[in-house]
This record gives sequence, structure tokens and C-alpha cells, in this order.
Amino acid sequence: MPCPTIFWFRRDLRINDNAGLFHALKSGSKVRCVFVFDTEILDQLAPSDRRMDFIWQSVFALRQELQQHGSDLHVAHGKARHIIPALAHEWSANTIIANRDYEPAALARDAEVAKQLQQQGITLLLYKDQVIFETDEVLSVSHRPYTVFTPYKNAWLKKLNPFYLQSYPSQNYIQQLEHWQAPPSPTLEALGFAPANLPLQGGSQAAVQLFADFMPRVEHYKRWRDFPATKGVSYLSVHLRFGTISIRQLAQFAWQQGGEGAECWLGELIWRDFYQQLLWHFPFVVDRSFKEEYRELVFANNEAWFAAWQQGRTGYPIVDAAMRQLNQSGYMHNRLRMIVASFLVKDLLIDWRWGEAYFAEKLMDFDLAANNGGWQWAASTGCDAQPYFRIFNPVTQSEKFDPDGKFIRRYLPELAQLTIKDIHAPWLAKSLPMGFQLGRDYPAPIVEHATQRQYALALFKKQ
DNA sequence: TTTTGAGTTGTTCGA
DNA sequence: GTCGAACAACTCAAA
Repeated sequence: MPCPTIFWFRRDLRINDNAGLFHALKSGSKVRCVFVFDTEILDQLAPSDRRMDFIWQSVFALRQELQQHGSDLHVAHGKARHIIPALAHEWSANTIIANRDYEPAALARDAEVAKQLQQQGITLLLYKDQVIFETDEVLSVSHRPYTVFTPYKNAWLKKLNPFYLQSYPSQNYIQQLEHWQAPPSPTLEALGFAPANLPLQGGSQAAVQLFADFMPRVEHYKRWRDFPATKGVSYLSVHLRFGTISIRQLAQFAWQQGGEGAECWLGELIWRDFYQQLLWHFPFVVDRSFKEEYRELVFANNEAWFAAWQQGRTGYPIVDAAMRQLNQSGYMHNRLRMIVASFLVKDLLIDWRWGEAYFAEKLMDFDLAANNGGWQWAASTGCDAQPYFRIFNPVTQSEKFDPDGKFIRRYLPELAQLTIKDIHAPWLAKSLPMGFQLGRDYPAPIVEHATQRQYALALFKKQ
């Protein structure tokens, strides 16, 4: 019996257009698929973590799809760096194939797995799949990584051609999947987690539906994307995070489609590549400011204010509505992520890492590179050529991007009766609805923006 | 080497 | 209400 090739699924939970899987199937030997619920990752999650439901659903869907082709998915639970070499040995595999992951912890794990496999004479092959351009593929003329987005984007677009957007048609070689039966998968409960009961669906079918829903809206993307009450964005971030949809498929669509909406959206996909390569080149950003001059900032870190921010009771309606969206749904609109991040750092003077960690805990689409990049951008400690005194005014932002207060009313029903004029800043209202009392029915603002702004300016200027 | 142009998403102030 | 300047000065990237 020929030694099988093992394909190891990680953050690429789909069969269609999966680079590593395609190469495994094309290699000529029979392919057996594995997924590991890695306890080294799971142990860091709260039992209430809602992402596990999504991942579990996606893995379940993947297994069903493989079974439809007469094959199967081995779903293991334990330390991946022990399980993968052990399975390789048990199944007499000579090659393990997976898609590359650029996070520091994943790089360390893969290096360790590769080392152990090498001792057994087994090869670990990693393919580029989760980005269009990885690591050193887009460098400046002096062969240094870009640290400013716009020149990176220009170089990225210049390098782009149909070759990089080609899909990997796994289905053409699907007969190379080994026909076998894997043991039962652990249930979500057995893994130590509970169902999330969110309307969000895992699996590549759900991703395809969301994508189809977005396609006709892409031409309006540029105009509508900043309004959280509007269905203006794709909502695909969570599927990109877990690879239930292919980045090439999305980029290909945007590129072919053209027009200001699609171009703007493609720009967002380029941001994703930008932060991935940034993390790969500068892994220290995980816990340190990208900009050296802001490494020693001393934040006030008022814990009561932090709790108010987390729970959505700062007294600033747009901030509170956004935080409640996050807490309830595991999602927050991009415009709101900027507003609440700016508010945490520049109004509450709290360390961006605290906010970053809270997002990491709550966001279904949490991705280390993008989350860190976004927070450092908002905190002015990261890759942004703009100066620290760009401080969002939560009231102005609210009036601009939720003009009729529709989003606020959705998440803060206690403010539903306030007028369009008053809903953005209830403390400034000349009169409030009968029976409504500020400080009882909704908090008075915990800080004054104008004052806090001055403190923030002073904090950053001091460096 | 030096120069030049530019930098995601902004706010405030005063005329 | 609208507009331009100031917020400060630096670094990046390319010519």
C-alpha cells in the first residue's frame, strides 16, 4: 500500500480553491485529511468562547463534504505538535502538506512539527494560501518591507496579475482522496465549549451565500461601507479568518469587476495582506508599539472606565451601541472599531493592548495581524503616517456615520425615544422625553471629550 | 546623494 | 454654515 500524503487543515477550512490541498491531491499519492483541535490554543480560550461553535460547524461541514467523496476527515483533540508527527508515523506517511500561517505562535509550532517529522524522514510542505502576496513577495526597491500602506498597495497592484488570482481546482483531482473511515469527531461539549446560538453560520456553504449576497452590493461599497446601520460591507471577515472562503476568489472578483466600489473593497483586502506581512517582518508588534518613540507611553489605565467601555456604558451612545453589538453578536462594524478604539486610547487613556485583548476575546473574526494593526493604527503607535493628534470626536463621528441614530437605537433601546438631534449626545439635550432621566435610564458621559483630548495630546507630545 | 512628494478612515479654530 | 489653516514635523519611498 502506498504511503499516503496527509493534508493538515488549519485556517483553511474548505476544499474548493485550497492551495495546499490541491498540491497534495495533485502529487499522485492518496491523500488523507486531518484537523486538530489544538489544546495549546483551546486552553487559552474561555469555555464561553463563541468562535468554537463556528469552527466546530465548519469542521463538521468539511467532514461531511469529504465523506460525500467517499473519504473522511480525522478530527483530533490534543497538542498538534504531538499529534501530527504521531499520525504521520502511524499512517506511514511520507509527506505532510498544509497551508502557511504567519503568526508567531503558528510559525513556532510548524517549525517544531517540521523538526520532529524530519527526524522520521518525513517532509512538511507548506503552501501560500491565505494571502495573495506573502512575506517577501512585495518589497520596496531597496528590498525592505513596506511600512506605509499606500506605497505597499501600489507595489501590490503593480505585481498583481492573473497568475496570482488563479484558483486551485481541487475537484479536478478529488479522486486522489483516500477512501477510508475516520473515528468519530469530538462534540463541541467534549471539547469543553458551548453552542454560541448566534445566527452566524460556519462552513464554506455559508461563506458562498454571503459572498453571493455581497456581489451586487460591491459597486456601492465605497459609499455605504461607513454606515453601520446600512448593509454596506461584505461580512466575510470571519470566513476569511477561518478560510471557509478563498482570498483569491474574492480578490479575483474585485479585480475583474472594477469600478470604484470594487477597487475600494480590493484595497481592504490589500490591507489584510499588508498587516500579515508586517506581522511576519516585525513580530514584536504583538506586544510592543511599532513606533519606537511610543514604547514607553504611560497610560492611566482606569479599570472602572475600562469596564464601562467593555460593557457599553460610557455615556457616549455610538461607543456604547458599538460595544453592545460586539458583546451580543461577536461582530463590530469597521467604522465603529475605529471609533471605540480611538475612544479607549485617546479619551479614556487606556493602553491599546487592553482594547486589543478585549477584541481578541470577543470578535468572531479576530485575526492577530489585522487586530493588532488596527489597534496600533488607532492608538497612533503603529504604521500610520498621520500624527497622534488625529483624535476621533465620538459625537461628530456619530452624527456623520449614524445620522438618524438608527444604529444607536438598535442597540440602545433605552434611547429610542430621543430625537435625531439629541441621540448622539443626550447630555446636551435641551429637553428629554417624558420619564427619561439621564444618569438613571442611560449613563451620563464618564469623561468629557474636550478635556480628555487635551490629556491625550499631552501624553503623546511628552515623548 | 539629495530632493521631492506624500502619507486610510480627523478635529478644531477663527475668519 | 463654510472654508482653510493649524495641529508638527517626520519618515518613507522613489526619482
